[in-house]
Amino acid sequence: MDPTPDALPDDDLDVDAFTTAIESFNRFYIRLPTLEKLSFTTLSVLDTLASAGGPIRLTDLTRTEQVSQPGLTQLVTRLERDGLVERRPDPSDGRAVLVHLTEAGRQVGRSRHADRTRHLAPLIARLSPEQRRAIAGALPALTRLAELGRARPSG
Amino acid sequence: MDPTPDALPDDDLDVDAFTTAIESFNRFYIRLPTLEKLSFTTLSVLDTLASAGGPIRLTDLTRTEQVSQPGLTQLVTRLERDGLVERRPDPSDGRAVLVHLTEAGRQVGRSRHADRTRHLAPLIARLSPEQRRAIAGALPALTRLAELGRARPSG
DNA sequence: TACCTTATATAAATGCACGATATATCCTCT
DNA sequence: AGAGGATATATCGTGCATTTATATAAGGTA
Repeated sequence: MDPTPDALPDDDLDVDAFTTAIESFNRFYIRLPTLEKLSFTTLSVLDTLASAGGPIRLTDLTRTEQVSQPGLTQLVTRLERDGLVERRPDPSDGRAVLVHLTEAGRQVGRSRHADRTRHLAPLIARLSPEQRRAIAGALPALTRLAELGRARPSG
Repeated sequence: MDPTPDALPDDDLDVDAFTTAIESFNRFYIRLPTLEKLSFTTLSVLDTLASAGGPIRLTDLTRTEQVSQPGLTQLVTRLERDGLVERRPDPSDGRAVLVHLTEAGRQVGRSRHADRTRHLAPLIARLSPEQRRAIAGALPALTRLAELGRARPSG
């Protein structure tokens, strides 16, 4: 079977092992108990708006989120009803709508971040110092990987 | 303000920074294009069954998945219709149903794993050798963290 | 203006989730 | 053994979210 191929030098990264580790981590991470009762798509839209740092046109959101355009229109309507986003006209295009995150909407992301940190902290405390250092050392690379992934989203 | 507290020695792990990095990575990772058209909950159940390595009772699935029991019954019915799981009686309890993953169901997880690996490989190739080593060095700690998290799931 | 394209909204149908409840089996106590 | 209660799953009816198809409105071009 040869489950641990030693063709790779052990200081290099086995992509398959990386995927496995991420899948394992996310299996736990995704199930972190959460306070808000918002759907996956809803949270994804709020997250996209927050990380974009500015308003996004409805049509552009249909590309990053995997929802149909009518579905997104209704989702934005619900979010607007709940005060998490605002629709504003696009000054440069009378047809378009710019979806703005409100302060309350931004707060959702922040509180989820705080919540995750609160749950992760005691677990991280139980790691060895070497393990904590190992993770700390990988953070810049993980962040870089995410940047690379977002740079060319469809390839 | 003080956004970068230097109270921590820089070889230790800032939990907040960790959460931020994971969120950033997952924002990209979650959106990796995927072939299957299965819902989030569906995939979660298949994943749980695969990582359990054996059949699970319907009621036990309602605990790991965040779905009501009737919802899970219907979900399993759909999965069974699609040939991804099988219902079998529990020999030790006539009321219970054991949900077994079929080979086709197992294949869903495998193909998703392969798909992710395929998408990640070219991005990882663009990291520096040091960055790859840093990630490789963090994988055991990440896996351990997931184990710790699964061990005491409710806080 | 007439026409085509793009951006968003509305409508009808479907699907997936839930709560309440029914049915079958297990367990315990007498 | 048999009654009563608890547990496991299934069914029914309802509500919300999402989809496809289509409508409305604005931009762009001849």
